[in-house]
Amino acid sequence: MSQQERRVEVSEAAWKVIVREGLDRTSMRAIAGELGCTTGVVTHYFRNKQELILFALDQVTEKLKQSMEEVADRPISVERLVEMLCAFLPLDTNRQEILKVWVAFLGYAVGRESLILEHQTSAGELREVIMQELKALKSANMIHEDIDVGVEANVLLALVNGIALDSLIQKNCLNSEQQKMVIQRYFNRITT
Amino acid sequence: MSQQERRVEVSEAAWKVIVREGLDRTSMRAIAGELGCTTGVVTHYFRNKQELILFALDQVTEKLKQSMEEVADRPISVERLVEMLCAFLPLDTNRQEILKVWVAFLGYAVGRESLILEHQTSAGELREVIMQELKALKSANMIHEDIDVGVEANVLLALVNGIALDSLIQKNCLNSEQQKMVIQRYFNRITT
DNA sequence: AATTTAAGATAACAACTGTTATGATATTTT
DNA sequence: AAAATATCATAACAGTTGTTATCTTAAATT
Repeated sequence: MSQQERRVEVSEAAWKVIVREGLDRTSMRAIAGELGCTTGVVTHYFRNKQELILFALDQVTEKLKQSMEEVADRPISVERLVEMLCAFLPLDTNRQEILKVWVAFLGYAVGRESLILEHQTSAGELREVIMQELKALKSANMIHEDIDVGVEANVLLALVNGIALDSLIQKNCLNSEQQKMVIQRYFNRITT
Repeated sequence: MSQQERRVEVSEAAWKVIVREGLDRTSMRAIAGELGCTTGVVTHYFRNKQELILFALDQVTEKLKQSMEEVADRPISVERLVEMLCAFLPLDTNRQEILKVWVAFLGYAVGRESLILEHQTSAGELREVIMQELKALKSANMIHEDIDVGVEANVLLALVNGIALDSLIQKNCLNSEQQKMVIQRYFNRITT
């Protein structure tokens, strides 16, 4: 097993502790315990906790980008963009875990300017992907030509993030079908 | 100064520390320092830290409900509902602070089932207010009669929450006018 | 085969945490 | 005025934290 793979294993152990116990209770010892090892492993693969935290946060963005690009082979269409956006929705336990870890890191970033910048960087990358998709749809005359792809990318991401949060904080939250329907429905306004 | 007012003062000091340093660094001593007092004050007005945290979290919901009900004297209309929803948007520094504290608590709730329930309770109350408004608009034939007020309430809250988050995590986020425009625009689909 | 490096365990460190008890004033109640 | 209570300061407590150094053993390199 390579060193990078082992780092991912440590990071995944950290994820489990975060989801189960909360980020502020995710200590080096708790992560090591989740791995079935001692803190010697954690300190060997990460210079310090901040580096581990940053790595685990980057893993969130990586997984999201990976989920989004799984539909890259499909032809350009509104349906493809809808499916890309659905990568952010908590439609299965895997994406529910990603969501929880992401929210934990988001709250953790409040009061930490460097972490806020980290979020802005990764969020900006995701925005770029959505913008590219919107531009392609516009070139293919599949959406109205007077649409501001920058603004719409923000709105689409806001919508999926909001729907994802809804599943955490609302007792009567939208079910999977309703979540997808809301995204689908959004395009009725901008499709030709 | 009443005991309740003093508790609010302690809670406000906690808010400032949360925004400036992060929730996990908001210790009893840091709150006392922000107040210019010692921990004796904090422990005198709150049995323990959990009680203080819960109180500070309730203050978030209280401020949001208060902002929403500031437009209660206006006649029922789509514009009134739009203004109520804008209470969630970070349009001024006051609401930006509320947003940050809310996000901090949200992340803190991951891995703490009781705090998740607390969020769900308050989010449910806000949902009820939106639903009441939608029902009234429906009775007045100002929005289409075939829309599901329950679902639409979730979508509207998801949208405003998503837009609020956008202001935190996007470098190229929507400006104030664009934020309001997006909410306004949403009603084009459901108004008669 | 000898040497070097990687992997991981163990333990100790100072700093920080929430909690609690106690003491000192000030305010209120009787 | 006396007693009681509220307010706040101070200090000590045990537990937890990240970090660091040292040790052992396994793997890789020479």
